[in-house]
Amino acid sequence: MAKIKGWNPEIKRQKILDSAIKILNQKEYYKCPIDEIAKNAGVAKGTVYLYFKNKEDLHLSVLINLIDKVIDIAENVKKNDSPAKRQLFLLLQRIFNFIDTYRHLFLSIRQEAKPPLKEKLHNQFRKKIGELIKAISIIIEKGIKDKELKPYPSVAIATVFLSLTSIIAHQKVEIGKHKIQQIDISTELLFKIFMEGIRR
Amino acid sequence: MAKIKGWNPEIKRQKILDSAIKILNQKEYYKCPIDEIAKNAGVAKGTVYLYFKNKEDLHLSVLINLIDKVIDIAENVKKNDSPAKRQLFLLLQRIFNFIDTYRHLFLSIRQEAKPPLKEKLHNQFRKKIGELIKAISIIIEKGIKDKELKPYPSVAIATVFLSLTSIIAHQKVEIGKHKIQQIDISTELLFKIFMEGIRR
Amino acid sequence: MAKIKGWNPEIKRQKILDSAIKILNQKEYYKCPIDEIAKNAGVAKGTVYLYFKNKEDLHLSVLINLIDKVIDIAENVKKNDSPAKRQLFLLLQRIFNFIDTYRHLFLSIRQEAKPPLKEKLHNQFRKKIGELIKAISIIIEKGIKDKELKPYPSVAIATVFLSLTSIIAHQKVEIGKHKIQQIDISTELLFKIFMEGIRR
Amino acid sequence: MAKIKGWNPEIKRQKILDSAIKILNQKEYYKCPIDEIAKNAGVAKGTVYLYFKNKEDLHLSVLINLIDKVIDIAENVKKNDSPAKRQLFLLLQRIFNFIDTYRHLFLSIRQEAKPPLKEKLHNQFRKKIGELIKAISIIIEKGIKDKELKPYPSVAIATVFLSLTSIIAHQKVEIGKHKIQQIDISTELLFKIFMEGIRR
DNA sequence: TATGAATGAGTGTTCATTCAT
DNA sequence: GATGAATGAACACTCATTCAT
Repeated sequence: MAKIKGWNPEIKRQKILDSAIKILNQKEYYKCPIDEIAKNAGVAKGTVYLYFKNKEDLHLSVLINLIDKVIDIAENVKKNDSPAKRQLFLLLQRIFNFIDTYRHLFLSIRQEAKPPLKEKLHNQFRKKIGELIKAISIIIEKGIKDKELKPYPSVAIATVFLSLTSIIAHQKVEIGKHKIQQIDISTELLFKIFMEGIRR
Repeated sequence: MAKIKGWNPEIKRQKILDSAIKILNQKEYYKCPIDEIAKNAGVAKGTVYLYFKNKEDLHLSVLINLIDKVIDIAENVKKNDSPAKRQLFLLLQRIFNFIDTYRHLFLSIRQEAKPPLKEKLHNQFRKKIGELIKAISIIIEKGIKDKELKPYPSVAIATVFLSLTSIIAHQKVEIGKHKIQQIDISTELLFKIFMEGIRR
Repeated sequence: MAKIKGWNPEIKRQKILDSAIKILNQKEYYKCPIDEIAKNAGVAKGTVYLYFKNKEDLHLSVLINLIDKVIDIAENVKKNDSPAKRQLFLLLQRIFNFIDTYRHLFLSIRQEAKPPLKEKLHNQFRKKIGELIKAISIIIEKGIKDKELKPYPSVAIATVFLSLTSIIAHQKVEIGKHKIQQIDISTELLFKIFMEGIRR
Repeated sequence: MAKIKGWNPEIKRQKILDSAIKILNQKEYYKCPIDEIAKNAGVAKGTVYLYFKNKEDLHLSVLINLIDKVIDIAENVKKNDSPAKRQLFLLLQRIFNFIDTYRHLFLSIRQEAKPPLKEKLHNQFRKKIGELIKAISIIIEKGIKDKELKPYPSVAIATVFLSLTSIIAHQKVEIGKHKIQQIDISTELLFKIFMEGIRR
């Protein structure tokens, strides 16, 4: 506390987090040494371990941080009082843009973690994802109530909706980026399918 | 030492490939030492390098192998002469089942996104994905021709369709497996949305 | 901030020393971070460095502190005016009990054997051991003078005597604790051998 | 098997073991990086891990190796058909000389090991120590049978006997080596005390 | 005097890859 | 072609020590 006037652990923690976001978004988890993340944050390797229990913790914290931002997006869209359909379109667009920026990171959601942390960290992560899906499903419920949308289970629909965003992320990576052929899956088309389906 | 009559490099290659499929489907790429894959295939570590350039090559070969099987599924469904809509439903179901079996492997496709990938290997992979999308888009084109489906760009629709299958794979792992709440996204619901949309 | 009246550096030093004794007696030197010792003493890590030059210094100070206590035991026994033989038995028993309590710490004395030890620190340690041996040898000299004991060189006998106590410490840890077989080397047997030998 | 004509895993294992004996005898366990042991053995770090599970395993293997040599000494003395007393004196002398050479190593018997190995490795170690004590106690039993020695429990006496040897080792390190005063505890004196005691 | 954030050298261990046989 | 011993780069993590406050 006495260390630096105005020293704030949250600021340094965020600095490391930001560095981790940047580095982990450039390449695979296993190609991102803690040391590189630390250097990029302008701190020593050991400092990272003052703020994060281990690499796994840092990784999950990064993901939680990102999802928080997506939740913010959803909350903002919810405030807007357009009809649900319009809100969902805005949400799709905004999440898409966001995910597009952090594509690698969103793809890096790994399944493994060292046993002792696995549970605690992963629980936090799952909880965050749950929060996000909840936020989306509230919009959908409104749409159902207003007879805009079919009365499907809102959480399921929210989950599909959320997946649509990552469809785009995947496409971009697997195909778009490598130029086989620029498959044109615009937000508009995707949304149209989501709303009206492809059946004539 | 004396070559066995009928010895076939393809058989040994496939044996290694099968072993790799098994092992890589159990855990992350970075947790699967070549040695384990070799042992499981009943060959020595060095032997793997006679059939595959390196671990990355083996991994991509495994993925290509899998996608080949999905292409087979698509080709089989195509032969069936039901209407496109029915074919797509069958395809969704079958691919889903397939992906479900090789979930870990399909999730590892995301790993491929890393930039410094050897071009040659990756080209093959992209080509395979292209083949698969082509196969699916042929079904869709038929549906459009038969006025079953809206005249959207068939390749784009095929891509969305393909992504739907992996939605399920992801859901299962990230949410289902960890028991937050069994979100029920049945093939039926997903297909219904794909066909009719969620708008009332 | 304002100095507490009666504040005494010796008290804080001893607090740290006591904490170090406790922690270092629980596990190996290399498994005892300074931080843990500091926390346990209720001070900050940096404070330890105000009272001790470094970890090695702290360790040696702990050992010297312990040997001081053993010297106290010897001095106390000396005051008792039983015959030398009786005194030696009492001493064996009491030192044994003491060592038994601080077994881990006494085993860590061996670590000191490493050559590059700072001379100053080590000199103090050796001096302390010398003091202890001196105290014991005085008892032995008395025994020799009183014709209770054979006229062997008293310092040598004192050294052997001291070693007998650590025999027990080692036995307990290496064998007793791991339950091979409870080898029964009672203080009594050991003392009998020391006095009478094993020859019939 | 096909690797090098006459390739023998035991030879290389022993080479590493010999190097470890040398290095671990120079300084503390924690100051002996695997890398240094490997380099000294003329192999790469990784090679050590082909022959030993981990550092702990290597360390205990070294200790077992040494104790084996002490057992050999004991077995050899046993073959000699002098009376037990003479045999014990020879044994004391020879073990002393041996321990003197590997003083540091004998002092390095550590109490800790990583949990999973702890049991297996330590069991082996304890078994070895047990073997050694058994070998010594056979000599003692013979002495008891021949009425040379008092009928004390042979295993306990063997344990005390074994400890006598390390007394010498400790003396040398703690006092002799650092020249406070050369305390002269000759093998002869020690043996005399062991046989006849110090009581007049 | 006291603090505790920051440092970064140090090390055990893994594993893809090579190559002599 | 097949083997598997050998290699050594790479990396996560620890912890004694320093120093600005």
